[in-house]
Amino acid sequence: MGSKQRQSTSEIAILGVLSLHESLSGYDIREFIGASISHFWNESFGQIYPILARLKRQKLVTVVVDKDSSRDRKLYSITEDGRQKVSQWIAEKAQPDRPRSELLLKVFLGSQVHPDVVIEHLESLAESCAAQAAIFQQIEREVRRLDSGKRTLPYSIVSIRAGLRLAQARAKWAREAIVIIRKGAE
Amino acid sequence: MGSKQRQSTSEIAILGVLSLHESLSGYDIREFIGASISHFWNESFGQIYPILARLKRQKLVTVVVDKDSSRDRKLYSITEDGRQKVSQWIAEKAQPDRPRSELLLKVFLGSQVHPDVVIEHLESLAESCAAQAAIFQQIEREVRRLDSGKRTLPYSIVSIRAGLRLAQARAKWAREAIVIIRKGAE
DNA sequence: TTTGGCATGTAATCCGTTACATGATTAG
DNA sequence: CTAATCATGTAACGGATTACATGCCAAA
Repeated sequence: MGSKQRQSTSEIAILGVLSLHESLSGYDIREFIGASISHFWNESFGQIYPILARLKRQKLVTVVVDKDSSRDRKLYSITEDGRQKVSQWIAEKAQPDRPRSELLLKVFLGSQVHPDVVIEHLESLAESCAAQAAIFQQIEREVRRLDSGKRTLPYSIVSIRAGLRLAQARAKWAREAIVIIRKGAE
Repeated sequence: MGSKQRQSTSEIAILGVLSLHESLSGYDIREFIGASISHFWNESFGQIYPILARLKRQKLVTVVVDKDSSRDRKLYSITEDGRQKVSQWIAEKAQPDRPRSELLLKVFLGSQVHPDVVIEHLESLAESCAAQAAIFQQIEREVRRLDSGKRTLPYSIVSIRAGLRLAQARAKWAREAIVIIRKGAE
């Protein structure tokens, strides 16, 4: 029967990015991901280019070579079939993410080292998360200003605030963790 | 020219688990991970057994075959060298984690589908995170009761509370996200 | 007696990053 | 002129899950 093996999440992600734009090059896709969703999703060139070729073979995207540009640019656009794949996938239940955190592992194993070692990790985390949170708030303001009126706005805002809330929670946790560990070390 | 290629994080994780115990079998290691740190770390048997063999070759662990047990059990114990590796690694700066969240991606692409589709995802997330948070609180109480006095206690507590704080933050975010999206859809 | 849990391992496969390879354009 | 950025791709490698393969023991 059909040669339709299931789409990988990376394929869907790239297709999804394409669904938000008229047309993009592989390079553009990487740029866009880095600038907008890198706090919860990433794709490298090593994935992007081969995937783009596959999507083309499956007619989920089309390509045209850019004429206006001085450079060698292949501009990809999503097809109707591609759009359907995307909206179908969005409606499916999300796979639970299996996170991996080196930092948490270090903290969990903390009894093996001097408490100060762990506390230093936590202090630097609290700091960097607070800084990150500030950046997310900055970005939110920027996006509200620039994308005002676009129908994608609420989804952008909500994605940014996911990063914000996470950073805040991490900072809060780090600070409370320091207190608990100090008490335990007495 | 020692044959010392750098340790992978999975190797360190397994070594770290071993550092908290007298001796464990591969099966025990999987069990322990599943019961205590699965919310931020996981290892499958496909990793554990080959890694255990490698660690043995590097003299970071020793093995004895269990006699008391009726079953075929190889009990692994960490060596002094192994302990050093662990504490050395803990002290190093943690690599930032690169998270990947299907759910966030679905939300980010939400403009491609009917708002209700995304809102349903968010409602179910808010629910499951609230439930998870309650479980973490339950576990915290249990661990305080059972591990009271152990020097690993504060590190266990803090790890559990990382899960708790994260679940709470996610639930909070999901609820606020629903409001934002509903407003945007008017 | 048969199902589920204990127990160890290997092989296939997939996924993803990094490194490699190449080259044009543009800004300093 | 030369370094950074734009631009596309392939190859090597490593890491991790899943499936496969095997078998014993205990409880229902």
